[in-house]
Amino acid sequence: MLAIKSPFKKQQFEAREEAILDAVNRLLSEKGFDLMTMDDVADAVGVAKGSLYKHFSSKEKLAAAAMSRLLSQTLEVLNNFPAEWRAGKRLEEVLRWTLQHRLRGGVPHLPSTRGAFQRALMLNLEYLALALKVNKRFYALAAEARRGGEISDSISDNVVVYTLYARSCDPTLEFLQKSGGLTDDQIVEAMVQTTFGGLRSRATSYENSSN
Amino acid sequence: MLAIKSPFKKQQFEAREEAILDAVNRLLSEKGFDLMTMDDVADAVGVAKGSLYKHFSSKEKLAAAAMSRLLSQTLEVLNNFPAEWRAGKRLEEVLRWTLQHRLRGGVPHLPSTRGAFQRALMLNLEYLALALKVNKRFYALAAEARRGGEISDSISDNVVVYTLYARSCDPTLEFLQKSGGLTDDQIVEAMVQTTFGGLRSRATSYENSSN
DNA sequence: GTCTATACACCGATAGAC
DNA sequence: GTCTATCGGTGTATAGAC
Repeated sequence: MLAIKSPFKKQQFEAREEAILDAVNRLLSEKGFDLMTMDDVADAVGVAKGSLYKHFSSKEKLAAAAMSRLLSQTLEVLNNFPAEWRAGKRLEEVLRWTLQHRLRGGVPHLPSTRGAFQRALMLNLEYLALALKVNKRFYALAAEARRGGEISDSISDNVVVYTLYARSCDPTLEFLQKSGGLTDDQIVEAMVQTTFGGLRSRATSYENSSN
Repeated sequence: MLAIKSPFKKQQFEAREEAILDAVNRLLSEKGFDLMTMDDVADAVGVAKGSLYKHFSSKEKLAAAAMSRLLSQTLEVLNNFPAEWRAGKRLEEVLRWTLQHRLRGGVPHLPSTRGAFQRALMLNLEYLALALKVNKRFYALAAEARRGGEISDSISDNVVVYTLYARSCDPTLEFLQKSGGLTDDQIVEAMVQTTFGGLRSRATSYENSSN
């Protein structure tokens, strides 16, 4: 971020910054961090590559800013749930929102766990603070949902929270989208149902014998 | 593959090729296709980079060979299930095998849906033939399991099959492994349970009201 | 067949004119 | 602040000696 004098130019500058983050958001979801080049971003926004560096001092900072914006939006969603919703309902709804966000072309919360990007994110203080906040909210909801008997006692909090994160970058979404048989809403519902209800028929007792 | 005269040299050549595929398998699971360089592979095997090209004419062919080997192993697992196992059991067990394979450092079946690698795989005839074979087996098992009442009627075959593929590259596995609270066996069982049984408590009826 | 050395392309980041 | 041009580094693939 640079010092800008005129209020009009400042507004223009910030609008351009939003446009850059929008483009990064889309490119990250399409190609991932490593395959996204600064030329891609510059072309998508319609500015010269060098100009990007007046806004963000590195490719890592640029991508981290886009990820931070996503986390802020997630927190906003969590804060705006109706007060009467129970924890289990909130967990379902935040997953639903995340999947819808991805269907609209957004980045998943997890940009591939391996690779240099994840390490760079962990050195970004703004991102880290937001990620910890979101994480705390998820653990609190998971614990509350278990107390309310809404999620299974035999599944630990870790598994619940990580599973929700993982569903946010689940390639099943893209498969179902490309296979074409389902509408976007049906895809979201199918994934929410398999996440919370599982694949198994609820009628079946399904013994755990080893043969 | 090149023409080799001496039987000893041929054996040596093939042993080296297996070693190369082992290294590629590990590197693909650690860094993914794009971040894995031919230098990495050469260093891991202990040969010069140029020599790799005597075995595989490109990086894509090399990685495709490693993926094909994985699919062959998967087919072998499917073929060696006890005859008395029902379809639902087989689906659970193939997922279990896949997760264990990854915990031992193996490649996931899906090397990130986006990126140039997936496109290259689709042009590789050997890989494509094996992938279609595995896919057919999965669909057949899903249909049989539904007929037997083992998986939910409200979930389409597409969702079942894609979900199983997606679990094979689910980052939940790495999260749980790094968080350290669970043994490898517990991680596998937790993921199999959430896949087939879901997160929700089976006691809860959980109405689908919109508030 | 395996090695070293190198050609060629691409990408992140910077310099300098305007 | 935005542009064009370029540097430095890295990666795939190949050439040529042995």
